[in-house]
Amino acid sequence: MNIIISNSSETPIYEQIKQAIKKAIASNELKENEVLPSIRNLAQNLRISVMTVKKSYDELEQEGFIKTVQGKGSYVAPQNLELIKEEQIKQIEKHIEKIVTISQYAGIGKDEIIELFDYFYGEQY
Amino acid sequence: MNIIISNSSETPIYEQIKQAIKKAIASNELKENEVLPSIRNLAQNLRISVMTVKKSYDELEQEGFIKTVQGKGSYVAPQNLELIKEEQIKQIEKHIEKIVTISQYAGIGKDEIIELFDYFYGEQY
DNA sequence: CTAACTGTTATATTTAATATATAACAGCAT
DNA sequence: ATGCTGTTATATATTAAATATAACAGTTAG
Repeated sequence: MNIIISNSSETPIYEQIKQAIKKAIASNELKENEVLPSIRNLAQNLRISVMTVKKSYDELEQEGFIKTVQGKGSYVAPQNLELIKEEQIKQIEKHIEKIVTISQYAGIGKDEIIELFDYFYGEQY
Repeated sequence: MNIIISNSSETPIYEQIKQAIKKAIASNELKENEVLPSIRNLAQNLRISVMTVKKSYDELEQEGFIKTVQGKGSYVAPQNLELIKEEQIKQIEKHIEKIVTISQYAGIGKDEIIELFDYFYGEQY
């Protein structure tokens, strides 16, 4: 798994780690019951504190994405693909809500948005 | 102009004020050269510090949305409707980019997104 | 059992962003 | 002159984020 963190980003490091792991699970790069990097190892690789990684893992566990066993390590929780997909859709919905709000008070038409959307969607291929 | 700020929001107060004013300008509620509330007055109404409001106004001026004259007050800068619309579109683009990224690694199809979009867009009427 | 990994807990500290309070200063207008 | 405007400087408080360190505890391979 390839986690890249930015020191200067406005999003906290522990949040960047969380997102990277969720993304890896969502894209099936990390499969069910697969072992995650140990917090000590990941901290060393990213050159950050163990506590920062632990915070990420703690929250991921609380949200149901991983399971941690003392002495063994952390694993991708089973049956969470649906969980993640739901969360991703919720995230998408939030973005859409903001887009609709902005477009309305700024007088930007739906057509214009759809054009932008087509543009960005097509660009990826 | 109706500015509502939340003390418990994750977005800073000065940022909430900036967004509210930008929104008011974008929706033409505040017109070109119109006077904004004085920083002292707004601070009193919102029951926050003068310095917090000043920070909002300073950044709004730096971004070209308003003009401030010592002793007189702050005014909506002229010819900024286009400026704002551009900024709004940039914001929308950022949201779209995130949506596309998420949908790609999470295996959510374009159709599904369009459906969500139609739903949220239609809901507003 | 021991060594070398895992995670856990507690404590102390640092840094930066946010927000406040206060006061003195300066410009504008009636 | 009075009473509005904004400006500047200083000091302070609070909180989130991140770090460092050390001692503790579970797991596993040899």
